[in-house]
Amino acid sequence: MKVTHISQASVARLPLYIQGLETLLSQGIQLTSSQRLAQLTGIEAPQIRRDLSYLGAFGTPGVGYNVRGLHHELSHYLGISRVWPVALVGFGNLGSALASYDGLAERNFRIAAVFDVDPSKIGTQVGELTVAPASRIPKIIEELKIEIAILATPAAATQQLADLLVANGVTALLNFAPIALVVPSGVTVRNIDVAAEMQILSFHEQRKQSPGAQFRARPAAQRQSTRSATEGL
Amino acid sequence: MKVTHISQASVARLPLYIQGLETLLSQGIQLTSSQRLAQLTGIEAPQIRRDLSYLGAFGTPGVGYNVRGLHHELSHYLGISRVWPVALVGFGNLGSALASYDGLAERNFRIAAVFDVDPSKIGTQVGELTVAPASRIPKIIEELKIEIAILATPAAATQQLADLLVANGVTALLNFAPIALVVPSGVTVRNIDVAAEMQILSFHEQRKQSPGAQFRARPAAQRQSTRSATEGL
DNA sequence: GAATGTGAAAAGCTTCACAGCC
DNA sequence: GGCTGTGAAGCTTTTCACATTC
Repeated sequence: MKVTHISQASVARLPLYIQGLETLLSQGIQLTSSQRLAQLTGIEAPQIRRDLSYLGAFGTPGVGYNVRGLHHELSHYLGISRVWPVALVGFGNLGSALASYDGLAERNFRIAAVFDVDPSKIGTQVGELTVAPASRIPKIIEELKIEIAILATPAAATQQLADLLVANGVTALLNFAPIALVVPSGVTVRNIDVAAEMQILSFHEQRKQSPGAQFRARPAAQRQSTRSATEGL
Repeated sequence: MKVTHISQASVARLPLYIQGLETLLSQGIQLTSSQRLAQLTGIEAPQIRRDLSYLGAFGTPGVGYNVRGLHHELSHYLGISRVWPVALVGFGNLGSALASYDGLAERNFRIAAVFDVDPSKIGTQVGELTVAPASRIPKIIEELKIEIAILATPAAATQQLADLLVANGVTALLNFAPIALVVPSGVTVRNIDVAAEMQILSFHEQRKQSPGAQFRARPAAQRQSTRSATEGL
């Protein structure tokens, strides 16, 4: 195995493979192939083999991949074999939806503290937690050793809250506000912007309607884009 | 101007420029530069100039870009100068948060119908709308000529609902479920997967902690990745 | 025969550097 | 002097094709 380091784009696909492998696990399937994973994830088989080869050789030529083993490797590689305490900042509509989203807990992300600036929300019970005022961020973040925070706050308040979080030790942010956060190097930011995604859809819709446009049809029946991811933004 | 067609990556950045231009508009600023937009969006200035050059030449060398003019051009290009009726499918925690998210209406996306399969949610009032059963998707989608739908449904139900939507004329989907939708070519899908984004963050956190890793520090104080949304998912 | 892992080629995307224009 | 728009270079990512392994 040549030592090449993994690309950003590959890292962004690994969670999809985890997802696919769990589907297979739930069906009691023990052995799989890049071809089968391709069906489950919408990513091309050679791409999958390339991505997985960055982590080392986990498949058996002529046979395939051990589902449980690969799942274990990927979980480890992504850092989700351990539990991460997460701060949720902003308990509006989106924040409260995230607080009750099982998908996070299933991946070992535990919401360990919830903050808001709105006095009317402070004190609200969230499962076993209570919404705390932003003024308590320094103390709680430090006590719980929280490194990852989710920002589900109004755009105007978000940079300031990010600064406060980062000043107290947070080094990874998932930002839902439609603004570009400025953070020191060493802090990782991922953005989720629902309105931006909708605009990308509307761009494509418009192209479908006006026939003179310089855009071609998409590849085939499968997943497109994201990178959520994303990409990009 | 040479006729080159715009890249997917560029399209995904255009909503950021819209956002930045609106910030400038709200400050009454009429003229700007790629440098200033770079500060506001976290994207490098040459990248911005390149992206904008795909739509044609809208700046004035030596002077910059007219804020209102560029905003208008971008809105038009992205198809958001018109109102898009949108179907929201799934009225759980996430769905209801989306229903009351102003960011969509501000970008001319109007939630025109809300559906759910859960009988306990059907009939719920959502502003001026009522949550309708999935069985009414065919009729309502057709009547309202809806092309864009948001899927905020449990993973297990999502593919089936996507099929129903697509069969009735929907050609763009924003999918929040952590599964890879299979759709006919001609249908555009963008995925937002919160848990996947968190896994990407945890990957980076882990790299920061183990010093032997093959990953370097990020560029500088700015936006990274996403692309959210990107991207990818 | 079947499927992985990977060089090598191709495509896509970003950055640089600067000519040209205001 | 300042800033855009863009060739050209450089880098990243994807795709192909096949040697290798089981």
